[in-house]
Amino acid sequence: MYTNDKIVNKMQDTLKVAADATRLKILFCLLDELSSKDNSEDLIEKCVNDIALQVGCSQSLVSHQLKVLKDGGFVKSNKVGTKIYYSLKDEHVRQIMHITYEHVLEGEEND
Amino acid sequence: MYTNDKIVNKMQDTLKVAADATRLKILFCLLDELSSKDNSEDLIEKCVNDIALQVGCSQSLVSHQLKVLKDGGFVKSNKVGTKIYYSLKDEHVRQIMHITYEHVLEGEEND
DNA sequence: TGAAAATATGAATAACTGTTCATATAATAG
DNA sequence: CTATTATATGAACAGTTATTCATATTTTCA
Repeated sequence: MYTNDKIVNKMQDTLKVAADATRLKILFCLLDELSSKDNSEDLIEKCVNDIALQVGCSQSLVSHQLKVLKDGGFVKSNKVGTKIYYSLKDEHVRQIMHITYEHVLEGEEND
Repeated sequence: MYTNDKIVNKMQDTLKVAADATRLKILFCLLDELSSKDNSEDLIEKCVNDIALQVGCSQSLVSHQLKVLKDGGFVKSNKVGTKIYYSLKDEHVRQIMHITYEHVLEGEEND
């Protein structure tokens, strides 16, 4: 792992994107298959309004945060008519969430 | 991955700890073996002043940020006399850094 | 005991960020 | 063209946070 200031700064930016409860909820929303399918490897696509409903935030806030997530390379979008479908961008996003999740769970033990 | 608000908030807190250039530099400093050993699996321990010198920050700042890192479960400490040696806490820390690093490198391609 | 070394702490400030509200843009259907 | 639906945008405010500076605490050693 070779590092310099430029890379550290980009890592900071990337992690900042993930370090927010609202954005994490959006990511979980795109990760989980609420569609009652088990272990689906399919790409989950949801439009802004559905995400807002499921996450419980305003449309405006979700739109703002989706922009942040997209700029940070966490999600991609797919326009169909007037709707815009968002989905997780790649495996790194899943991995970061998974490891952070495990880190948090292990921390629970020491309470 | 079962989630609720409490877990999401803890994930937010954890990621916030990592999402800072100074703290990332400290972590890299504890990760890299500047001690010219290859592929060492040994635990790297460094005291506050050495970290401050290698990272290029004031002692005060490093101390402040080490506290944040410790509270967040990223590093542990080991007191010997008047010195306090810090080291990475567990494998999750390495993993988070590694995946974020790769995410950033892949992002470089699209410039 | 007192000086020196290593680290921690607290206050203060400047910069950043999440959220809300109101409004704008874009696409579709009638 | 107009109304409607879906999404984006911009300004503004409140709350948070990284950094610095000065000082306190702790341990060792002479």
